[in-house]
Amino acid sequence: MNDEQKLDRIDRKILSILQSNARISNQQLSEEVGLSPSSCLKRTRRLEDAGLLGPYLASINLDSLCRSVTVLATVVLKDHTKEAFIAFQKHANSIPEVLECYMVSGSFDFFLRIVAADMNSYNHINDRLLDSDVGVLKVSSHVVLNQSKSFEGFPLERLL
Amino acid sequence: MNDEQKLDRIDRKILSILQSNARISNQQLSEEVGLSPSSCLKRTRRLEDAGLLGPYLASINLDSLCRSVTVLATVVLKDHTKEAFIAFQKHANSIPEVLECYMVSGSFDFFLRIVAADMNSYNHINDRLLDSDVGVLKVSSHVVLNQSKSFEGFPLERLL
DNA sequence: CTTGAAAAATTTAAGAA
DNA sequence: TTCTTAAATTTTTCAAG
Repeated sequence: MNDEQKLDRIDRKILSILQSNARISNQQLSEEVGLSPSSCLKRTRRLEDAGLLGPYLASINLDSLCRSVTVLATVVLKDHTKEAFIAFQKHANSIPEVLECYMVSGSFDFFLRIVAADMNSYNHINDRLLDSDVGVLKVSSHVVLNQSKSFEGFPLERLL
Repeated sequence: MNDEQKLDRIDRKILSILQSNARISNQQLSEEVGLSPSSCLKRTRRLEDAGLLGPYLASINLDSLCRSVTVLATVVLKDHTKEAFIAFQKHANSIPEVLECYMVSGSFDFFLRIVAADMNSYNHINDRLLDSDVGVLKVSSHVVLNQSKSFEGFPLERLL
């Protein structure tokens, strides 16, 4: 079933390049990794089929498009049972404005990244997170004033 | 200089589609938004040139590629001067494993998302963040146990 | 696993509306 | 701004090494 861990230097290079330039043509990609276009394409497809690569996302400059409020929220649950964790995740994930949901160790149970049209809108989301049946003890909201570094891919050279 | 705010329904649709499917062909994109391929391409280029669209990123399944540790860290600075904030951001941004850096209001000054090969590696990064000349009072590290929702684009229909 | 060539499809620029 | 047309480029397949 599991045919992974066959990543050679070229596969890594493909992943690394596509990570930050997903619209590169296969032809140019093949040049940069030193393969023929057809071989390169085959490798890319294999990586995709193995679930290692994709989906492909376009970044958009939200601030230039519209006003919005980004909030990073820490969440503590009342009960630390498996069921409580699952129930909260399901609820949080169902809210479109919740962009990311991390379960963490330490003094909080979850970190959420939330984007809303304005503070009033965020308030509604905050209320939903505190709905009685979700088991939330506390939500601390931290409004983002400034983002000095945005995600642009993992540092594979440090990780692989 | 500034020729924005001319986004019509079609521009929004283009942004919305590309956000979650950056490798769609221009031909298919044009069908979905109801334009000819050339008109559609022209709009996409205009959005790119206006800085509203791009770069294009490929997601990769890091967990399937290798073991790694993701940590969400909250940071409090010693001094809350403008210079101190700038100095810290510059330092944090220079660390490849720091994927994102948010300046926030509330009980913390910054949130960082950090990915490291292992705990030992994270320790080094933590040490660097605490370097005496950076002005950090406290770093609280929260190891990610589980990510139940990953970023897949902004909910434009809620924001625009 | 690779190459290289051919066929299919797409991108892109130019001209007309 | 849009579309149509046509050329240039790219993707994709496939036979062969």
